[in-house]
Formats: sequence, structure tokens, C-alpha cells
Amino acid sequence: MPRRPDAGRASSPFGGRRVTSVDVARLAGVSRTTVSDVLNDQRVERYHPNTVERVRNAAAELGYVRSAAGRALVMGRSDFVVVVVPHVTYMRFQDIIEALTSHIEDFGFSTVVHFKGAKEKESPGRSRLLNLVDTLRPAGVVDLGGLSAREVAIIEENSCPVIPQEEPVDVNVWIGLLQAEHLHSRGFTELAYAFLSDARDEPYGRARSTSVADYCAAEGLTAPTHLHVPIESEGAREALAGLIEERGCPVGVACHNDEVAIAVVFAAHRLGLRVPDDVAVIGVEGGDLGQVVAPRLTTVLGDVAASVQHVRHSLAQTYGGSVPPGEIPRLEDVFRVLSGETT
Amino acid sequence: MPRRPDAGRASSPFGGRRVTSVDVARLAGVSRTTVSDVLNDQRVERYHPNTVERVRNAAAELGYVRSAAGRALVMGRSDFVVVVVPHVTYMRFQDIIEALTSHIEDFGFSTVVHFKGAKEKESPGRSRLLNLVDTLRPAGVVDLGGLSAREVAIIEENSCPVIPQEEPVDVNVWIGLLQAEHLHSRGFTELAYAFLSDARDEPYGRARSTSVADYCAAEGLTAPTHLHVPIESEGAREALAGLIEERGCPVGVACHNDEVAIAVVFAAHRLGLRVPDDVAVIGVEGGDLGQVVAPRLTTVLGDVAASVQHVRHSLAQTYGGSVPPGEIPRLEDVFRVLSGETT
DNA sequence: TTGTATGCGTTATCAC
DNA sequence: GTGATAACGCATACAA
Repeated sequence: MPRRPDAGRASSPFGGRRVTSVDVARLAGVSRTTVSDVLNDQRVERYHPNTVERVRNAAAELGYVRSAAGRALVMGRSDFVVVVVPHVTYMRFQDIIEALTSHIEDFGFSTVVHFKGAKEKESPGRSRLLNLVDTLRPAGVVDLGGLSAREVAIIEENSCPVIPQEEPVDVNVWIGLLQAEHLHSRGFTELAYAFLSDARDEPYGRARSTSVADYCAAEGLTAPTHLHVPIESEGAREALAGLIEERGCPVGVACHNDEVAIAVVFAAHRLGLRVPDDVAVIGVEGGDLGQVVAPRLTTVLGDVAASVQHVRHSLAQTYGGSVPPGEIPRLEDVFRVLSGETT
Repeated sequence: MPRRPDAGRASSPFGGRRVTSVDVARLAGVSRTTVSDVLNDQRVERYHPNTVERVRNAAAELGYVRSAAGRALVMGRSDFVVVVVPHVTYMRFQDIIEALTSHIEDFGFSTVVHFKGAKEKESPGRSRLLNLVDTLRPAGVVDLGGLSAREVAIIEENSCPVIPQEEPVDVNVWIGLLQAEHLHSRGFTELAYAFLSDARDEPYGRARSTSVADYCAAEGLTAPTHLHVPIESEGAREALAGLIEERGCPVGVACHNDEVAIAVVFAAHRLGLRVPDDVAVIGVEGGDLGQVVAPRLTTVLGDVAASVQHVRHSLAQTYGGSVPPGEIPRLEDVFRVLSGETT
């Protein structure tokens, strides 16, 4: 008669016997089924209030916590939601994560964050993310921008819903438009779009620069020059010098984010150009640092809370109807130009 | 006769039947045991090379991935390592995560990142993290600084080993010392330590400021003034003004990180003070932004790769001996002062 | 060297 | 209303 495969457990120096639903059932004097039902708030009305109370007390007393493993095994999926972060630097990153976590928690799920590696871009077969999804079998994947279409397809195929951070096209078109409009309204007719040179394949940058280009076309302006700016003095200076050589002054630069914007601003300083008279700069994000440097950055400020609302929507649509979806904010209310000293 | 509890599965619109080890076994014409052994690289030498090959091919062909749930259930713990990130902003954050992920991967584990919430500081009973650990039962927890002593105790009690980012005391004492020494070597005798005011309870700040204080005491300098700097123009200006009022000029400010340093530098500008003549500033981290602004920041540059080496050590100590631990670098080699234009 | 049986903790189904 | 049981996928002890 085979013995319990305790060897594996025992070899672990930690992990003293865990409290299981059986323990709770025993202490409460009921069956595991009852425990399961009560603790999951299912069919609670069918049990005597007394019983429910006893079970809850027993669970609390023993410090019982459902095993994700057991639950995941029988459910076919876990209670985790994976938030995938691209390799580009977000300045207000923690704020976004926190907002997402809060929403995800409302649905009874736990949040885990996955960072896409730098060179994980388009690895052949199984990226780290795909492996994570396969093993963790999460309830959902929130895409902050790092997922390729292929990965999204694979994951949605037979794993779980993929929730994009927001309608990428609309949002980025809107942001680019805001930037271009603002620069134009300040009297700049020569525009450029500054990509973060470090990022291989900006998921956002493309849409935004296109949007700037569309605006220029519509307004009869010369098409915007593209430049790739590294977050590093020399490189940034060179990139800007190239732009000036091509377009002259004054020129307005719409930047991919605040970091790029800061790099451009100080590159201008180093080139002896005046900001904003010779070079006007507008970023995106509204991070703290952009507002603390001199000159204070003009930027497109995003409302973090609003921008994650639709994640709650997607979650509500797929899972629990008990959680009120909340208003889905209009684009105009989520983003606005924060006027600084660089335009 | 109870039927398979497929309802739960079926209710899920996704999650088509998963490939299990049984499928692999069938295709390879062997037993589940063999599959398990081969795919875990255990007892491989006991099987016919042919068999091993067949199993591997079958697994690859079917795209078989071990179920984390099944494995965790029987092992008593999962193959995930949780990296806990405190709510303070790291500038070179993604680099650190990537380095850690790479090491963790070498041990066959997957990395998931957990962000400590802002107000999750010392919540009463079950913090999000504790809940995550209880349900996920990770192979380890890497603490980047957000864990309270209580949490560490609870987790180590009966869950898994907690790996601190590095010996916190030594490292932070060293960093503080480097900052103080550098400022002093530049001729500054009036020193101050600038905390990030936003962070409630800096795990690092305390040790560093104490170290600066110790240096001052040892060198016969006045004890350093403590100031709390927000990443925001007005607040930073006020904080610095207070310092100047108390200590006069010139004064050297050791900052908690590059963000704080940048805030101090531009606060000085706004107060009409010269940097570094009136106010000298040194940060910590060596992030990109500090080197792109003008004046270029003097900072304590950390070697990311080296600073995560000991995580590999801890992992090797607890798990696999097959992975070479790698050199554990000396403190002197990990951190050095990067001279900029602010001292 | 391979197969068989068992149990990990949870949930769903059905009998009581 | 409540309890017994099978099954999820995997890893192991033991028999063959």
C-alpha cells in the first residue's frame, strides 16, 4: 500500500501543516461541503444562520485560508489576474498598479505583476509571459502595452480574457492630438515627434506620432519630423541637433513621455537654444519630476483612476455581475494639457 | 454516482481542455510516472535514452506545460517567487526586476511582482501580501524593502524563506558614508540628509541618515540636519529654505535618492542659490534622468547586477545545489560615487 | 525499468 | 438543509 508522498513536503524546511477546510469542518462540526459553500458565500441561505456563524468563526479562529492550488485545480483557473508591464518606463507607474489592484481586488482576485523582459520582445516559442499564463492559469490578463498581437491571440485562444489598458488607438490618437493642438495653439508650425530611442517597438508611440502627423496634414503644416531620443545627454543633444538642422527654429516637439521631454529640454539648453522660444516641448504623463525641474514641463496629464475604469468594466462583463461597473469616463475627461514653462 | 464537476469549467467561456501528463504519456507510450520523471530531470539515467527522447518529443509536440496547481498541491508549495516592491519610487526599478527575474529563472522558478500599497503599511490582520503568500505558497519571497519585521516573521514562520534585497544595514550604512565622505571631501562641513517626505517609513533612509550622522560625529562636524523633501516645487523650496535658514551656506545635502536630489537642486535654483557653491547635492541610484538634467547630478551609483547576487546565493542555499552561486561582490565594488555637477 | 495506486485541498453532484 | 464522494493534475512509494 503506497504511503503518502510526504517526502516532498517534509524535505521543505518550512511549511508546517496547513489549515485545511477539513480542520474548519471538524471544529465547526459540519462537512467540508458546508464549509466550502459558506466561505464562498454560495447557497448560504440554505443553511441555518447558526451553522453559518459557526463555520465563519471556526475559519477565523484557525486562520484558514483557501488553497489557491486546490481551488485552481478543480476550477480550471486561478484567482489571479496578471498585469503585464511593458519594458518602457512609466513615471506614474505605481499609481496605475495601485488603481488596478484595487479594482481587481473588488472581484475577489489577487493581482500579480509581470514585467516583460527587455529582449523578450518577440522570442520564438514560449515567452516568460506565456509560460506564466500556462502555469498560473489566471482569471485574466491586463495588458499595459507590452503584448504582441500574437501573444494576445495565443492567450485568448484557450486561457483567459486579455484586457487592454484602454482602447489603445483612441487614447493614443487623442494624446497625440492634444500635443499637436497645444503646440500649434502656441504658434508653433514646425512640429516633431520624439520617440524614446531605447524602446524597441513603442506600442503607443506609433499611434501618437501618426496622430500628430494627421493633425499637421489637416492643418496644412509640414509633416512632423521623427526623432529618437535616448535618456542620456550626448545622445539627446545629437538627436535634437539633427532636428534643428532639418527644421530650424522655432520648432515644437511632442514627446513620447515626460522623460523624453526632460531629455529634450536639457538638450536644448546644452545646444544654447531657448525653451520655449526656440524649442517648445510637451510630454505625456504628468509625473512628479517633470513638475519639479526648471523649466517646469508642459505635459499631457492623465487621470489614472479614470484610465483604469474600463478594466473594471471588462472584469464585470466576464465575471461577477454583483460589482457595479462604474462610469466609463469620456476621453476628454481623462486627459488634459498641463501647462508648464516649456511651451 | 457523482459526475465530474465540469460545470465550473464549462461555465468558463475559455479554457479548452488542457494538455495533461496523461496525454503526453499516451502519445509517448509510457506511464505518467515516466513522464513526470523525465520532464523534471529526475532519474533520467534510469530510462532508455529512447524513452526519454520520446517523452520529450511528445511533450513538445503537444505543447505540454505542467499545471502549477497540480504541482503546487502535491508539493506543498508553488514554483513562484514573489518579489515585494515597497511604495517608494526606484528609478532603476525595471533593471533590478529584470536581474532578479533572471536569477530566479535559473532555479526553475517564475517571478511575480507584488507592489505594496501606499496605505497597506501596517494594516491590521491580513495584508494583501500575506494573503498572496498564503494562497500562492511561493518558493520564496524577495524583499526589496517593503516588509515589516512582523510580516517577515509571519511569512518565515510556516510559509517560505524571505530573502532581503541585501544586508540592509551594511549597504545603507555604506551608502550614507559614501555620500558624507564625498561632500566632506569637496569641502562641505555643514551637512544635511534629505528624506523623501512622501514615504511614510523609509526602510533605507533611517540607516543612511544615521550613517551620515555617525560620519559627522567622527569627523567633528555638526550633526546633519534632517529635511523632508516632497517631489514638488513648492514643498521642496520650503524644505530647502528651512535648511538654509538653520545652517546657512554653503551646505551639503545627502539625498535619499535621485528624485529627491533633483528636487533639491531645482529648489536651490528657485531660491537663487548656486549649485554647488551654495548648495551641494548628492543622490543615490544613478538613474538616467539624473544624468540628463543640468546640472548633471552627483550620485551614488549602484551596480544592479552585483546587488542582486546574494539573492542567487540565498536561493542556491535553500534549493538546488546544481546552480553555481556566483561571486558575492564586496560592498566597495557595488557602489561608487558618480561625480556630476552638483558637488 | 515501468506501471499502479494514493493523496494533496477544493468544488460540484447527488443521495439522504 | 446536510453529508458523502468523485474528480481536477501531479509526484511519489512501492510492486511488478
